[in-house]
Amino acid sequence: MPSDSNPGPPSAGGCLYLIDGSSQLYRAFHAIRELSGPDGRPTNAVYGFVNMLRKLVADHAPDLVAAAFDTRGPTFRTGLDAEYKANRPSMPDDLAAQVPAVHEACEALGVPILTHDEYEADDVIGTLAEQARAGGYEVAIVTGDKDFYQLVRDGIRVFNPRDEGAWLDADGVREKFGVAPDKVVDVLALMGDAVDNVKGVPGIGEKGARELIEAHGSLDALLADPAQVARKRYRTALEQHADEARLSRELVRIRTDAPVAFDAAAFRYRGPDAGRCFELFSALGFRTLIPEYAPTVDTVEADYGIVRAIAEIETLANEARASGRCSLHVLADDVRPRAGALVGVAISTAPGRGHYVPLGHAALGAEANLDAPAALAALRSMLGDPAVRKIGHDLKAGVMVLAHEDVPLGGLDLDTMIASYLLDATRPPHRIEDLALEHLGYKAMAEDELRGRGAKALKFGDLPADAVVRYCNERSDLALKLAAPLRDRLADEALEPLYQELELPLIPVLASIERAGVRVDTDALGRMSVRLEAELTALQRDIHELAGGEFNINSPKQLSEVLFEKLQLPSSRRTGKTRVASTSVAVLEELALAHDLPRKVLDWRSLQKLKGTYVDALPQLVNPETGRVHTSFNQAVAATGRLSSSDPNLQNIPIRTELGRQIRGAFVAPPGSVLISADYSQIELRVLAHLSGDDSLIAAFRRGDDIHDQTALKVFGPESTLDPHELRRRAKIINYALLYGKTAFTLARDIGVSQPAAQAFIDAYFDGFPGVRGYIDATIARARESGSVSTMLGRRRRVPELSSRNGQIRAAAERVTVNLPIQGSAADILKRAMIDIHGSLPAGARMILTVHDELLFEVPEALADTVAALVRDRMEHALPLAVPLTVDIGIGGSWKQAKG
DNA sequence: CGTCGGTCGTAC
DNA sequence: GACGTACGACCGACGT
Repeated sequence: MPSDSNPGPPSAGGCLYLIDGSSQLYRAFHAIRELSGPDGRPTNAVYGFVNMLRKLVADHAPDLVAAAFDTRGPTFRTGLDAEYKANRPSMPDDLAAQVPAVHEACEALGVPILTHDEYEADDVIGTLAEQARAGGYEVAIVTGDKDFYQLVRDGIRVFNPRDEGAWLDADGVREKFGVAPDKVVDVLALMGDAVDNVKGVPGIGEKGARELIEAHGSLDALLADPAQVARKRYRTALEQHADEARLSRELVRIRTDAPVAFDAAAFRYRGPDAGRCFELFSALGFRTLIPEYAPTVDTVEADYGIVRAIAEIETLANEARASGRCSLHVLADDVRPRAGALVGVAISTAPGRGHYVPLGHAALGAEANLDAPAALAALRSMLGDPAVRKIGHDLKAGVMVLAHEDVPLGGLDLDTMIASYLLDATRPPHRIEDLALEHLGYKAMAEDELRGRGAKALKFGDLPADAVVRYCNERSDLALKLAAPLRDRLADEALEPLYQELELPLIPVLASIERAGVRVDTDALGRMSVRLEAELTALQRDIHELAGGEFNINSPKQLSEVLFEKLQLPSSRRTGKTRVASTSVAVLEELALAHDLPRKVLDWRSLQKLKGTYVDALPQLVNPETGRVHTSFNQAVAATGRLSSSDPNLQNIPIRTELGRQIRGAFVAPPGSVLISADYSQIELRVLAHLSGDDSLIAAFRRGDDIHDQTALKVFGPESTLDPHELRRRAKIINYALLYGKTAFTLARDIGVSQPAAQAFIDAYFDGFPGVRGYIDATIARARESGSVSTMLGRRRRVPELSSRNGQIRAAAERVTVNLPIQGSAADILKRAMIDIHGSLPAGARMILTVHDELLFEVPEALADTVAALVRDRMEHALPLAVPLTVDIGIGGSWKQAKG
């Protein structure tokens, strides 16, 4: 909203917004990072332009609106001066490719577009602005271009969408540009415009031009009597270049007599054409915008109801049995493992239908909760029946909530969340409402819509029942409706085996792990917390003393002030986005050589991190019912096919420092049981050996050589005089550097050698393992060709950025491409092993964690050796590779001991 | 007062 | 600018 100090948007009578389309197009193109649509074409300019338009019409509610665009080719100005715009680089290909879509978007959003073959957009705008003003309209010219200042007068203002509130009337132009609107042309004529190749008067720039016009009134006055100019340089320039000045003035003057006619009816803003927007934005992949324009399907057709009696459940279950399949949505107020809080279950036995079984509502109006034990008993055999195939979105969540009620869910068939993940892993979250929109053109009720967001979110059980019934039935129904198209697409893309044989059977395994949980010794963590608190207090005191005052050590901003301003230590790097002086480990390590404070900050940070993230956090996450920590595994997040863990994340429990290992010591087995840790040894390097087929790498693994020693030999030669341990350490870094596409720059920093030396190591590595070089090149080439890259089991990731013209984006895509088959195939292997082991574990033994290349089991002591042998066998033979897979196994009372 | 982007740090 | 994949704590700017 405009403040008192500016004139604000025109509001009297009708207001006309004339958008300078061409300048806004360029701005959008440069302001938005490279984006690409589903088909790989660039979309950033369209996206930026669309957002600008949407904001404009939303904020200003124009009565009339239009956007003018330049066309290619000569205009009348080229007739005045053949050199006009001659130097201008032609529009970048990536932008030119987007122009048709921008025009289409403009019209779809209800903004008519204007072009003219002989006049530029400026002239079209100028002419229409004058005509509209004469017709009594208030005119706003939407542009970032100062050339338009010349058009400003009563009833015509300039508005720059970049700085909201910047409405310029004549006073505004005077303030901003230094002269009144009617003198703008004269100033521009003097200063010229390098981009458009308007010569102006050489030697006179923006400042000089403004001063001259201010002092002498006008260009004509100056040219009529140049002798009056005091500064000799300007005087002679004016004398010699009077004709250029006059020509420039004609070039920069925006015409108000172009052959166009203002047509109020045609410009009347009637809002967007939702269908056109939906189609266009879907094609462009503008996911955040699509929902707003999605067609809403007539919901009267849906047959959604609430189940009122146990007898109806029997009928429902029989229908499901008869059709051999059903979809379901299990509604719970807390989806965390072991939380319970079942609110209701919706079941769909045919598309368009939904039957909601209410179980845990606080108030249900005229209806009543069904007796939960009786209702669940009635559902039990059907839900557990493997012959009734179950369809749902995030089936694991349903499995978990039902398992808490002691109801098994059998016959898992199609999980629409996982199917969506396999089809395109790079774009979580895989929400059912997004899938409904994409595949069914249906706008579903979102969870946020129903419950509110964040802290204000209400519990399902406390909401009005009819809304919840509708929401839950809809989710169940949508899963059923989505099953067919998703199944088809999985089959089309050859992802069916990966789904059926890996991801689907993994669901119950993950549910089982989550339900099992891990025992945590909260007393031990409590003692650590007290100890750490004391150490932190002492460190904080030292740090504040060294800094000569108190400050928040956790604040990078305050810390950098202390280090680089107060103590005047040299700042070496800045952070990426905000350009703040970096206080990262690398920087502090370096500063630690010169001052005591940085070292103490490092220690403080490390302690603070471990205490805050693990020592103090873990006990709070212990489930009071089980006395254990139950993490959630997400099967549809990581783009490589890995699992992720959250609430708490048990996949980043420290191990490198002694303190970190102590935290692992707090993960314990109950009395009478032990923990068994089973780690794949160098699984990613073995996968690399297999995929690349490199002879020396394969031979080394087959001989059982230490692979890092072998790499050291290849890279540093047999005669290196360095300590063998140091050689191995460096070789290890080099080995892993390869997997992540590390550059010589970072490798040099990590192993403490010069950049050329690091490059020499990389070259030596590829000379020593030529198959690896060939594999990497071939993988990138193939991925560029096909647009995607895959793992051993056919998991695919799209990498359209491999064709980016931006070198940095392309290089990043290449690293992703190299990494995916390695990290992803390792994930495939571990998942395979988990499924195999889960089916064979003896009673009493349970799998309790998975950490990318490690599995953790809790096993009665008597079974330890049996289970260890079983686990080793299944892990080592999960998938056949060209090299052996080896597993390190440890057994102990705690995770720390088992890894020892 | 809550949300969100940025930075940092832990794991494999 | 420079190492792939995650999750999460904390700060501080910003908006309600």
